[in-house]
Amino acid sequence: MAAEIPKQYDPAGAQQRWYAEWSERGYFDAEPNPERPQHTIMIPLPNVTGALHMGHALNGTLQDLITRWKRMQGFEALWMPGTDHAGIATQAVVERRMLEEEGLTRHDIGREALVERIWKWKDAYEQRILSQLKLIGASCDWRRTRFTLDEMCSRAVRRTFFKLFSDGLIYRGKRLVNWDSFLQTAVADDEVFYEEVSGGFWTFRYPVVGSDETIAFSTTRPETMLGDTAVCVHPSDERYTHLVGRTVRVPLVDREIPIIADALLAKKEMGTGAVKVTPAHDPNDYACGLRNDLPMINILESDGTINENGGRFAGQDRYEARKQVVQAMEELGFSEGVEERAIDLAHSDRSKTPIEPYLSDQWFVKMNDLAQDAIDAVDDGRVTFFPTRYAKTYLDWLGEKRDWCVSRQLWWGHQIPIWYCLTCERQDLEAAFGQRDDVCWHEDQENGGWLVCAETDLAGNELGADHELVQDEDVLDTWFSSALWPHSTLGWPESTESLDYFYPGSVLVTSRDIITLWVARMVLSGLYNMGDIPFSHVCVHPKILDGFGQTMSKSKGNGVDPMDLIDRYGADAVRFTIASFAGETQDIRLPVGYECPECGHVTAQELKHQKAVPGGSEKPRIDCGGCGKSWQYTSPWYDPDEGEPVARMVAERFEAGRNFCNKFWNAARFAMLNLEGYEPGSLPAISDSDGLAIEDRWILSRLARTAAQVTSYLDRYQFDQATRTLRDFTWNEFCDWYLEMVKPRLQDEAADPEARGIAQRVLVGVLDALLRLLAPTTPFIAEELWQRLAEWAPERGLPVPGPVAESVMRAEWLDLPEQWHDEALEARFERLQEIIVAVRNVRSTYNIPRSTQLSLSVRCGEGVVGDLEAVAGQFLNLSNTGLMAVGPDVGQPAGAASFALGEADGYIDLEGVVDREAERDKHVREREKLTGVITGHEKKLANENFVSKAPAEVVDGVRETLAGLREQLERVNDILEQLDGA
RNA sequence: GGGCGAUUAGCUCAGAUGGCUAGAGCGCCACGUUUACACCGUGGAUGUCGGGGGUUCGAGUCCCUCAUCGCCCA
Repeated sequence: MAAEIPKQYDPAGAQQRWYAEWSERGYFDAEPNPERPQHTIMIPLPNVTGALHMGHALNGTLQDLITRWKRMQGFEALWMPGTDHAGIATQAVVERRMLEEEGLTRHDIGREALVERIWKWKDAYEQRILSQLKLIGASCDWRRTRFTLDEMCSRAVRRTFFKLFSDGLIYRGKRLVNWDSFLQTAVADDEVFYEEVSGGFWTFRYPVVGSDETIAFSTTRPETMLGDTAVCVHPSDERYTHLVGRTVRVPLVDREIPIIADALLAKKEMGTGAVKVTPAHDPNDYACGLRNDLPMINILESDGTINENGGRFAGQDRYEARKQVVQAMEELGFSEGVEERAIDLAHSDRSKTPIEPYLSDQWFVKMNDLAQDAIDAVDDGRVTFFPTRYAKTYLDWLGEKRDWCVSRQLWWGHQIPIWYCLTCERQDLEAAFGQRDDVCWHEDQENGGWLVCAETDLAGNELGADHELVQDEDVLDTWFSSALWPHSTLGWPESTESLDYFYPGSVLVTSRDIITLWVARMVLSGLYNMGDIPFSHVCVHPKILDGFGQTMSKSKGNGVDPMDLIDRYGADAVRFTIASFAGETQDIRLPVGYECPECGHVTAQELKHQKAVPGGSEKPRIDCGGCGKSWQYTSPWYDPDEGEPVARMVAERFEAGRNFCNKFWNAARFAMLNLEGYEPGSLPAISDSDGLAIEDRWILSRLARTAAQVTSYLDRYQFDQATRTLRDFTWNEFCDWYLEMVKPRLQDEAADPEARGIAQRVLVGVLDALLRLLAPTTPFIAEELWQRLAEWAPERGLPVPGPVAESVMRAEWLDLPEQWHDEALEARFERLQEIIVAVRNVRSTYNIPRSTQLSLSVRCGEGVVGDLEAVAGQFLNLSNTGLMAVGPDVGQPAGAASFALGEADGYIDLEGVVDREAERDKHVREREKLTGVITGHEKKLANENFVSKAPAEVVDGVRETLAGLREQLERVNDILEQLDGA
């Protein structure tokens, strides 16, 4: 006897029980196995900056869904987990916190101490992130968990850098970077945001040398005049033609610079038409400087103060210098005034301070050939994007083939494995390293001396006491190590069994914003290191937005912790809901609210709730829209005070998933309450109408169709369609119709035991099938029910029952015979459904309680009579209606409510109750509607062009529909006639 | 400035390759505790498919254009 089955599904219990069980039994582990095909997913490594939000939950859910599904299909499916050190992001978080809490900067504590602190941070968040993934149900092979700075990944980084360096694909050069002078580091383009600030637009003049003329230009950053190396005009600007080729004197630094013509930089209609050129401090000027071979003068120290090139302004902060420069120019009479202006200024996302374009030494990877190989891989279809349009993003970006700047002025990361030696000669290097194949060197063309690259750290004294080797201080761009993720995690550069078996991977699941940053780089480094693509599919899923349409991000404070929602709705519900959102076009808007801990009222989140941070010792509070009391609430910024009641975050949209799980739970519960005496056994052939009831044949047909559809949707990564299909089948077909129809055979005292046996087998078979279909999406409830069902039905399955798998994770994916899908039968069944709905409609219209039995007569063609008589019992069962008469000659009783369907019309005797006028109105409206549609169809068929040009099957289809509509209209007319006559 | 996407019922979204009498969930209205489920059942209402052109026998679906919103790249 099975244990009591509760009326509601308890997600927390199932989650805890089954996750531990699966894990202990090693179901998540993947090992090279020549007997099976392999399926590999590499997690888009979350960075250890902070906890996961719903975006990650979506990403993880989809990967888990695919992995579980592939496992059931017989693949050796590996889902490789791990985290990313996320260089600047993590360092910045730790630095900011240190400054806020202790007033310390990284320079106060030094490199080693800072890195140690960051490792601690990493340990804490890695732990948190991995446990979040586990709570979602992620079936990763946790034994293989990697971190981009761990030993295995670091080896791959070293080998790759070394390889690139020896192949001549790495070089050092000057480059204008986005300089964060607060954090004193370069930040990447995508770490820069623009914000309007109020500023000035000054106009100044420079005196032309050897003449009385001056030339006027405008600027928003006067201090950069200290670094000007030219004044530029448009070549066709006649105002200045005579000046091109002459020079001006920069007053404050007394430098003579040329007036040049450059059509790309100067615009005649802008301002005075002339612009100053500061190649070292402006991206456009920099490009102009390169084109015109201008000197590049850096005027800034790394902390944002003016350096010695600024003459008497040296040592001043850039903003102070701006004031002083303006004043000095005014005093010299070279100022034309200033205009107030809003300026769209670049800010560092890390420190929120303004960015300075800054010229510095950086390391680059030459992209030409690498990028081309990655382009080819997509062009020739070795790598495919789903949806396909994202290939364009990838190709466009790679097509620019811009060299990849891989150095970062940080302390957290893979230190660049380059050692400088300024004093040695080639022969010194050869003597020291000539025998080693893990060291190579090039001459430093730009700065003199030698660049030595080593795969393993050098001590620095290899060249003896005379020559010091000093390692570059910078670290590598985070993306350099994550680009190697698909092969570094499997052991490359070692040649391991895992690498051999699991590489190349199958699909990368990610969102569109890192197609260029990461996807493209994985492809090119996979091709470079492995000679093969890292994955053949790229599945790009939507982004999760908050209720205001903003993308969810750690820095905005609008992140929703999936744990809160899992707590509230259960992991299965969250997974199911989130998968049902994952379509091809639409981003996912997720409005949230805060639930009052006292009255339960949900107050919608507003922007101010996202932004609020504790002021002093007070935590922000929210006013409940229901009872008006105020509460602390969940926030990604801080934890509420201990013991304080908290308004927790809820998101109504997840109720859909929760309700679905509960519905399914209860369907299974119903089955189990009716399995007394279940015996496994083969079913009569599905085409056998004697052995199987019509509802059995119908549900099996629908099941076969559903399974095939779900499989094909998953094949195309259309998770929304797949879950929709599953929901519709489960709820609208299995629960609403099949379970209702099978009840008499299961529950009636008088039921035929043999019929009951067959009903049980079909019921168990379909339920078993549904458990398999749902297992990848809602694994916990599927397992819970799988195990409970096994107590009743240890042998089951379709088409032939067998001993049940020890876990739904070990069950086979559903693959039913195509012949089970019987369209004709489904059409007949639909007719039955329509009649039942029509009867219920009558009952509802006249407000007749269910307990009152109705009498139905149906007028229909001979072909339908048999079907209806066969299911007469179902009319009684589903609508408490007796089928009194059926056939072509059935007449309409006098006081009847009636309905007209395509192939049948029905009359329900309601003498004394029926409202003739209402009946009339209903049918007149029906007639009008039908007439309209019929006219439309007739017009179509009357159109010569349509008949001759449209495909025959379409034309036939219209003819058929029209015939049906006319028949239906006729019936409506009959009914009206009789109503009028009566 | 270039690219990509969105605009369909009150809300959130489906509607491969044009054939539709335009659907779902939530919400709404009415009824209902029938021993799977009130996280439920039954029935019902709700749309000039952003505007304007075009292609086509036929356009929510394809093309052009305008508007609004979002993202990516410069």
